Amino acid sequence: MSRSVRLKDVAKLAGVGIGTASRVLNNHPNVSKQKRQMVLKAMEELCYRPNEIARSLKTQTTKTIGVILMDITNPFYGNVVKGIEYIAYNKNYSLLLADLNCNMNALKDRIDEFRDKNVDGIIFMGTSVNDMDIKIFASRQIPLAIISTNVNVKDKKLYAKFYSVNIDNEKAAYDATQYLIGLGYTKLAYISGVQGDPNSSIPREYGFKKALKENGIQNRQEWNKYGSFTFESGYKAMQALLEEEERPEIVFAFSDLMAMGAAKAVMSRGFRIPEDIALFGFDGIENGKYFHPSISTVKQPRYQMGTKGTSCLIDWIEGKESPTCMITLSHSIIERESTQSLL
Amino acid sequence: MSRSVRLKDVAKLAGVGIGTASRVLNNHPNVSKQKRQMVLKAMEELCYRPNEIARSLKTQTTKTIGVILMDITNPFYGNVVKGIEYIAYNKNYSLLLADLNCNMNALKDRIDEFRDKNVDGIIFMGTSVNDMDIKIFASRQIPLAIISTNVNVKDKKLYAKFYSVNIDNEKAAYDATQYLIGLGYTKLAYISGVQGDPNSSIPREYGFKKALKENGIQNRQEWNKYGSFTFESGYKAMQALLEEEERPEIVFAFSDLMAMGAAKAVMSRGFRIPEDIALFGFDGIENGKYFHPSISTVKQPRYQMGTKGTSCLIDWIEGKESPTCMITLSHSIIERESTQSLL
DNA sequence: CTGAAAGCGCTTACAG
DNA sequence: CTGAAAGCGCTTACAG
Repeated sequence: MSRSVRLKDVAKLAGVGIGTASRVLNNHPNVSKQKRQMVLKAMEELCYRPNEIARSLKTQTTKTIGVILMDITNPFYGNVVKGIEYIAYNKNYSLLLADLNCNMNALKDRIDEFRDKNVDGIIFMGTSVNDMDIKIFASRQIPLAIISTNVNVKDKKLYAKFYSVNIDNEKAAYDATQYLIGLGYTKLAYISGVQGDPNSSIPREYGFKKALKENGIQNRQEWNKYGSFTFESGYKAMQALLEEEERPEIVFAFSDLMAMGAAKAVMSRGFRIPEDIALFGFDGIENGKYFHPSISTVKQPRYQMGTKGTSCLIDWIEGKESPTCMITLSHSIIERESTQSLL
Repeated sequence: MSRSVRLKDVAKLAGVGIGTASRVLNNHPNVSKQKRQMVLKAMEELCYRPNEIARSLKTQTTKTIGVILMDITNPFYGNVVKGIEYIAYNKNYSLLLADLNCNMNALKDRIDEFRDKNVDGIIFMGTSVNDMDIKIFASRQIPLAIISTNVNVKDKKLYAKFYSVNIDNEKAAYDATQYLIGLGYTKLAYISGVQGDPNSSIPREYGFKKALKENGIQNRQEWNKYGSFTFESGYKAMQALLEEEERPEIVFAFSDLMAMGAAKAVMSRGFRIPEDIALFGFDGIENGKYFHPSISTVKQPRYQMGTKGTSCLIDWIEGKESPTCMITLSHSIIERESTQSLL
């Protein structure tokens, strides 16, 4: 095993002290032009690469960010991670990855794994966080950014401890519903997330109902169904919807996956989309584009959520910024085949 | 900033030397029961956690594996990464992640990033690797496992340098085609990957044609189309296919994404699936299950590819095993809605 | 079984 | 501007 070359070796070859070699490595100004040249030449000659582990031990910083997410398999995360990776790479940080596999109980352990490896910061993406979750993070004293996760934290003091990047869920649902009403739809149903969930479901339901009200349309309880954001749950909720006496003209599913499941239920019954029943989703994942008919939706800026959260986190790590909680990014409406204008 | 507790602190509290404290930390047998107890107690009292960076510097091992992949956004990878993560976590390794963003030119740089951080091993997932790619890896002297990537390496010597986990693409295409013929289909078309690509496309085309031949069915060149594994390319290839004088009964697309694109083209023309044209995919990603109609396919054991590759790699790292190139995992046929029995 | 010491490969005051 | 030295937090021969 060829022992790798150390700073000591380049110093010797360059005929300087190891401190000087270190200084040129770190671009310190206080090195004479001449010695700098010699060291640089020696480094090249020896193909020197600094040992980041040794550096980390000394500087107490690893240039590494830990990413913890609920389920790497969820298509929602792909683009977010891509955004994270883009910024991290460009700012010379590496990414450590932990998949919770939908089990929040593993959180503590993964945070500790990251802390033991001295990550400079952590990015968390889950469904929601409460006071206790934040306290677990806070006790580790590592800068934290939370992306696309509902923050349900009561203790105001905790809000100084982390960044949070999200869209305005209520406004997104409101805007989407306004858009649908603008298309001419008057009989609107929704398929929400888990019933009573104060984090994800409620704000979107609220936005939906607000838009209805403003347009003088009465919300019909029998058209308010619940799923769990999955394809299957959308399928089932739509089946239930189709059992109702009257059919809505359009169903707003609070995730694209549910919208696709709902679409399948609709088509399996022989109905056409959007002619018989129209469908609208939430998230803007690729899957909806690749469906037939492609699913109109309100898009979360996933890539941008990743970039924004990561650059804020890194600025914090590097002392350029401290957490200004709650960064809200803007959503957008995407028209595709599952809706049409009735006007 | 509360300075974290070091081994020195627990040694002092326990009234032992730091070496002894280290020994109980590492479960060395040569420690008296009594001192072991005291150290353990001190550790608990101080909530001691070893600094992995310091350990790494001394032991020259980091208990981390670097994962390099082409595009984290590709739904194919989710389950593979999940498998990797599962094994890594259980064997106490962390995962460093690098997304090439479809650009092999970044490979060198990402390998070096990982090497500088002293990863113990690297897992690579791309489309194909050649001699040069392997040489880049080999020159870094880090154990390497390649998953779901076609190996097109001529220099036999290089084969001792890495693990490779894959399915038998030719056999998978062959088995799938046999299955389709068994269903009663006699007019079969395919949409392959990039034409002439010796890695991905050729073996599947070969398997397809072999099955046809064995059943006395003539392959029709005009029904051999090419895409690039994406949804859009499948859509286009299917459009071309529909321009042909005669329509095939079934189209075997060499990726689920292409099968879905093809399905969209079929349905947009008003044809029914599978009644007018049946469709068969490749990969077994979730998207195909969530399509309407759901796409029959030949499934790659993605999760298992991740677990197998990772456990082999770790065994190699820990000296329990050396690379026996080419591990072949078995595929399976999944019947869904886009095909039917004609018999 | 045990402690003192050397060393992993760096960085950074410190004294010149 | 520069080199020698101390130290980051561990592990591991070494001598007892």
